Amino acid sequence: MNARQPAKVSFKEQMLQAREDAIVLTVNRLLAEKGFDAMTVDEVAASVGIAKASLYKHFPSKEDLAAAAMVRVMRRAQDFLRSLPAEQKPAERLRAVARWTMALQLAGEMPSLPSQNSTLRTTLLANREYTDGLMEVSDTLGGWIEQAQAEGVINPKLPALAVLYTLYARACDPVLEFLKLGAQHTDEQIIDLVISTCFEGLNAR
Amino acid sequence: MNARQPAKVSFKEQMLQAREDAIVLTVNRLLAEKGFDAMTVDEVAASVGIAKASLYKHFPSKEDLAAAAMVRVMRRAQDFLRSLPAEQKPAERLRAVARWTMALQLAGEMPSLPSQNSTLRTTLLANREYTDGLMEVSDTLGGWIEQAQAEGVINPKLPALAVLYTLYARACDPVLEFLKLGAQHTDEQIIDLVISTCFEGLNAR
DNA sequence: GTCTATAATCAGATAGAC
DNA sequence: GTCTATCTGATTATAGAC
Repeated sequence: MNARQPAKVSFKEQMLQAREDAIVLTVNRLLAEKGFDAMTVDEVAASVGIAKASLYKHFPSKEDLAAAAMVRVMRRAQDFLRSLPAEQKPAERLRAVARWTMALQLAGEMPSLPSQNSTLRTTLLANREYTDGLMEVSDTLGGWIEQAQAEGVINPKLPALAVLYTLYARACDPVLEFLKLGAQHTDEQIIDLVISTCFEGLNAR
Repeated sequence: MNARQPAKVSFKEQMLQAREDAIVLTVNRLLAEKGFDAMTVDEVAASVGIAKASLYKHFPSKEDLAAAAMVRVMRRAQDFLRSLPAEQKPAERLRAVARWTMALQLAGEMPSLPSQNSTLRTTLLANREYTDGLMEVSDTLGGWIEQAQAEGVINPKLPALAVLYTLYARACDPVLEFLKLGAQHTDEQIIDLVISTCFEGLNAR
């Protein structure tokens, strides 16, 4: 069911879609709060307010629940990339993207997965919506990175892939959580700090 | 049982200590490989080559197993900090420490814990050896950071705590694993890359 | 202290009525 | 599709013999 398709949807189907949206939203939040392993299906069902068996009518496994949340965040990322103004320079876009992911994390909306979990990896890599989205995002960012390097703004000596991975890693950087727990800075200040260390580094200039 | 105490240890006690060392070593490796949740006590016992019940004679719980591994890595960190030559400048020491933690991660010896697990946090914070070690390391690094900022090498506008957290976060940066999976670079090159992005940033200079 | 065998619990998934 | 009740397997932890 794709939101872009013109609708001839019955009331029943709308209710169904709304419920699935509620499920994915809850899963997204729980994944951000506690991570995949600590999140239980019972918890999801209770939080949504339906029985666990009903959940399994919508999604065949816990892994698929997580995958749905990842697809959602990937879609949001694609939408954000497309929303950036055409006149913005590549380097500024990259900063904007980093900012956006960090804000998402501080808002408790960045789902976090264990990179080692094999069954989860399998499910995710089997999900075309996810892999396609990831590839589009990576291609887009990769293009901007190379442009920014050609302009001499991003360090041209760094492999573009290393820059891309670094941006991805900053999206789930634990430094954000640490600084938030310290309660010494506003969310805005925290993001500014991490953006600065990410692009300008720890060294003085 | 502390290694620094002069010994009047019987042969039996030596055997016991050796076995506990083997256990902690195994736990350390498994924690680095799969993380706390995915590591099972059965697995640890099998890998060490003893029965699970025997394991529980040495360590009262899975959390205590992990804590022992964390204490070990903290001791190694303290030893490394002390080993740095006296003539080295603070900023160079910080780089050396970051290098050391990254090498540890690439070698599969950096135990990784879920930051959210509450029972684990409780056990860890109740462990004086761990908390004392963490405080000593933080104090030492914090001092170096402030000196390096006073010398104008590390950016003085950054809060020292933010710099400290950033260094801690780089010790378990997923970028290292990503780049290693790509198989395009040697471990040495990967570390150089991440050290560079950490201290000099992504931007060109 | 080490072992085998087992308890106890928890979580993912399903059966079957409505 | 939704529910209650249940199954199944995995995992932490322990009992009790030696």
